[in-house]
Amino acid sequence: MGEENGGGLPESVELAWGLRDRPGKGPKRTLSLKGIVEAAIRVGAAEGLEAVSMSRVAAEAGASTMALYRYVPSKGDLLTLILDELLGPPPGPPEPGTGWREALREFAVALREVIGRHPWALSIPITGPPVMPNNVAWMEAGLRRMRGTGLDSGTRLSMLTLLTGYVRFTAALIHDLESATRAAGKTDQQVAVDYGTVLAAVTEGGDFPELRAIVAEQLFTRPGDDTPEDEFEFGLDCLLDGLEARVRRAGG
Amino acid sequence: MGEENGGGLPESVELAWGLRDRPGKGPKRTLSLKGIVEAAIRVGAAEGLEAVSMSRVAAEAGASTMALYRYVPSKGDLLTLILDELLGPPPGPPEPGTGWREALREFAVALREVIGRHPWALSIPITGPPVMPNNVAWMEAGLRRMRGTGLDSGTRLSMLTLLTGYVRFTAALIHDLESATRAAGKTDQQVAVDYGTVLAAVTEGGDFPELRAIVAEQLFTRPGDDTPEDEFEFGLDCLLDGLEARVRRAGG
DNA sequence: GCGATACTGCGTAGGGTATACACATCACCG
DNA sequence: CGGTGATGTGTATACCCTACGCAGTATCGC
Repeated sequence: MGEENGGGLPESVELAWGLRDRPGKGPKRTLSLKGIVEAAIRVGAAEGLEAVSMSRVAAEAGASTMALYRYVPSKGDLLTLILDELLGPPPGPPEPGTGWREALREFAVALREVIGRHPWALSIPITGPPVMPNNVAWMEAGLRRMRGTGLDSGTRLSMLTLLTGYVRFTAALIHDLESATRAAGKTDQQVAVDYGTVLAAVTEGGDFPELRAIVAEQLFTRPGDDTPEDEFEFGLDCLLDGLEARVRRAGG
Repeated sequence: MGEENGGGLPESVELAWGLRDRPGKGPKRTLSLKGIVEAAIRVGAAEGLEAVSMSRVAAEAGASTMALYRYVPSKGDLLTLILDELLGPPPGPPEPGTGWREALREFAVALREVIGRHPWALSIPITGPPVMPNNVAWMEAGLRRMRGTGLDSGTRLSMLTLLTGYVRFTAALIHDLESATRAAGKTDQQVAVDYGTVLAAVTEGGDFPELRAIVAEQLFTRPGDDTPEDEFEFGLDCLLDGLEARVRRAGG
């Protein structure tokens, strides 16, 4: 990854914020950072993150592999830039008069949608606290929606981390299961049924009575009226309930 | 990854559960699956997941690279086996008379500790629903601790997924930040201060008033009495509050 | 106007990865 | 005892990232 440079900021951060003085000395540049990131996103969207190699991206951008390194210090930095580009700007403020809970809920759902559009990017590793432009903007937006809670900054920051973390990991879980399903060439329904079968086989021994009961209940083999999105909403509401309890406790 | 075989179970699952008939035809085996997994864990613990390559593991186990493929269908399957080995058996039942909330809390903390002992393994991708032996045992233990809630199986399963997911993703977040800190050769304190500096620089423009206020509050530059573990506890209690609200609502 | 300079894109090369395949060897089964 | 199949190993393929050197080009200082 791009090391510290003189200015104190990591290289990819400066790139993302568009700092970085590029004096016009040599030949004109034929590519652009934005173009490269977009090419990388095209590759990722079409073939998944594992297909995002420097040579593949270079081909997509219409240049040689090594040309990319004139724009990006390393592949890791490119991935970080992809992440922020995909995130995009946060949603605008909620309707006036919206309570903090509903506002936060909207926020989480918006994030879920953004991630849902490019779930392949979820495997890009997080390398530090949020410093990229869009990421910072989302933080700001989230904090603003928590104004009505009356909580101090530290607690609000913790809550925001908790909420975005939840959205992220749930989306990752859903995506992992879906891609595993796709890789096995089955339908969701088929996977659920198979899971029930495996669990049934595995719980035969008499240990695992709880699981055995669930299998016997045919929770997996019945047609699934419980989609992953339902699971997401369940957890989200649960989390918001927890936040609400805290807010009420602090307010009293 | 190991494909389906005749029996219907993925290969790594059969391996983990110790099914798999190995008739004694050829030469005696010089290695063992357990030994290989343990060698891999030694490598991972010492040098991180990225160092866990087939050749490195083979060297650690005292064999050639290709010998491993006589025991494991692919690297992916080896990683899955590592994950379950590290998980180990779940904690025993709580003290008699313990309420469901405290029981679940203990459960989560136990999971956090197990993960905390080998955080490098968190980057191993999840490839499907939980079917490995220890994973299934943890599920069973978790479900049992929710007996007192009086909720139906589906809801309890959702809650368990939520809780274990939370522990996992929080641990991952903490570990990512810590390893980023270590990679940059700084202390936690230094990173926090630097983060404050970056945020200050970035929020200079007048957008981001919320963040600006936080920076001005010196939330980052003050000596950190708020450890990552505190953050973990915060989120955990928040989640349990949410669960409790649901249980109470269902009970009434 | 004219170097000097610095930046451009690119080709090569080196070291890393996973794993398919062929091969000699060994231990059991009939 | 011969056949057979499993074992461990070496080789080969096809990738990956990126350090380095090179030729060409656009600007700056004089």
